[in-house]
Amino acid sequence: MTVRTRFAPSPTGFLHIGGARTALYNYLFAKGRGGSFVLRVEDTDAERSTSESMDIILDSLKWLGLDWDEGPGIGGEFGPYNQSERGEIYDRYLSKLEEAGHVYEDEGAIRFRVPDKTITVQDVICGEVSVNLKEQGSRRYNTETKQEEEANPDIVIKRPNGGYIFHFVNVVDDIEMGITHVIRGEDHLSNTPKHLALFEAFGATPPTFAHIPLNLNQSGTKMSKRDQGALIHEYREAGFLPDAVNNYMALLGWSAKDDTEIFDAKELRSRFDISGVNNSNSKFDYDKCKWVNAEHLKKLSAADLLEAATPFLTAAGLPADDARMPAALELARDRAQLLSEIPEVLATIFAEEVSYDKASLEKVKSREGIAGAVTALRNGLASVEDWSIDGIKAGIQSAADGMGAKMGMLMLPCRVGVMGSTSGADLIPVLELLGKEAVLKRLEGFEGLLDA
RNA sequence: GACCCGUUCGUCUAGUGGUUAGGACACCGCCCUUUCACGGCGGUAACACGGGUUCGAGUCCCGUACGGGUCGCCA
Repeated sequence: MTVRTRFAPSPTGFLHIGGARTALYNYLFAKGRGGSFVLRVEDTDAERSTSESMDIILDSLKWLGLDWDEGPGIGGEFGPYNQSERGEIYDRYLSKLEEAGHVYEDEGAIRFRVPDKTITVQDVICGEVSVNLKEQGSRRYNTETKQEEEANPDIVIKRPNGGYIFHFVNVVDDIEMGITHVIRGEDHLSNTPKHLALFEAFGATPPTFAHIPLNLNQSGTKMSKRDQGALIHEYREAGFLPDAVNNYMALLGWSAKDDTEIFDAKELRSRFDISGVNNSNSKFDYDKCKWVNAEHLKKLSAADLLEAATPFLTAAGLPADDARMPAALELARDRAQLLSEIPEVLATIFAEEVSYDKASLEKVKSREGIAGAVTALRNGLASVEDWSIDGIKAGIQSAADGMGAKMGMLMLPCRVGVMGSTSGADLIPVLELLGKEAVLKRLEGFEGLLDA
């Protein structure tokens, strides 16, 4: 049987890291087995659903590259994929329940009679979970009075205003869309017996269930919008690569058993296995997420790096299309964990004027004979004919020799003189990139600064 | 409160009765080096607790504690 999974977001907010990971697991599982990944919009609550929210969720999913085979924007043979447009199908399924006497009206709403028996969920991740809905549902906890109250265990599946309820539409659509595997958050584990009762009432074979553990924040509570790393659309702006985010999310609850942690998109698809997902909640770690991103940054081809970095370069006013940019990016990629950190590494290279860091300047100024050293350095570099790594190195070396000093003596003054700071990328490649003329000009300006 | 799920270094995890309990992030130290990074090497650090079962338990069973989830005419 061909695997069919689905991600069924409700358009009432942003795409959250937890939802994104659920989508990812569904995507990876389906794709890894030559199956289909369906996107279904659960917008039966007209009050809370918004198209703005839907746009953000869809954009986030697209950015992550979790392309759906069927769903909004591309259709498919089981559409429509917005539940708000599937009323006729739900009506049809409701009549089936009516005919079989499974439902009754209650103050305008329709309730589904839950069976008075133990229902057992066979979950791929959580194992067997049994519950009796009738017993369980006949008491309700009132969070305000902190008391248990009598309650009607039969679940409402249709509102008095005609709108259908989650449990019902969720099951109907999983049947109608031929979903074979339901991979969702563990917060739905307690709902599953209700769904199983509905599958049985419809005479349908339920899909395989896999309830994945939840992602919590550093404090061990539910991730909220305010927690760093909670919202997918913020990752792009923060300078993450989509594959890195997928990679990190996959690691929250799943691992390849051989200690491999970095996977490209293709490897993730082939190696992910839902049965390898563990069953305890995890805490989100932004530092590790950044580390994973850094690893992906290192593996990017020059062309892909340029493409990924371009929006950040442009935003910082750096010339992304400059012929020297690919080489400059090579100097920056090992120093950045996020794409957003790259511009600051490169800013001084492309700047018209060097802005000198005060502390760096003081440090160099305090050296004895610094002015003479810089002049000697500039002369040494001025005499370089072959402006290459080796040539530049030789130029600095000869200046040092003339002073009876080691080359290292001149490196720091050179760095501060040309780049304005004691820290930064590999200096000699930077000098090469800058070009002889610019380097000499900067050193000259630096000499003036030292004289003052 | 009832029911359900869970508990290995600070964090993510490997581990399916016999291991010096492994890896990764973070942290610390050393090395590399023209600085900072990168990289390399090394270090600190964990089986929640109590009972069983067993020759032997992180691994199996029970209980306790703690954490999470559910208990809507939200999804």
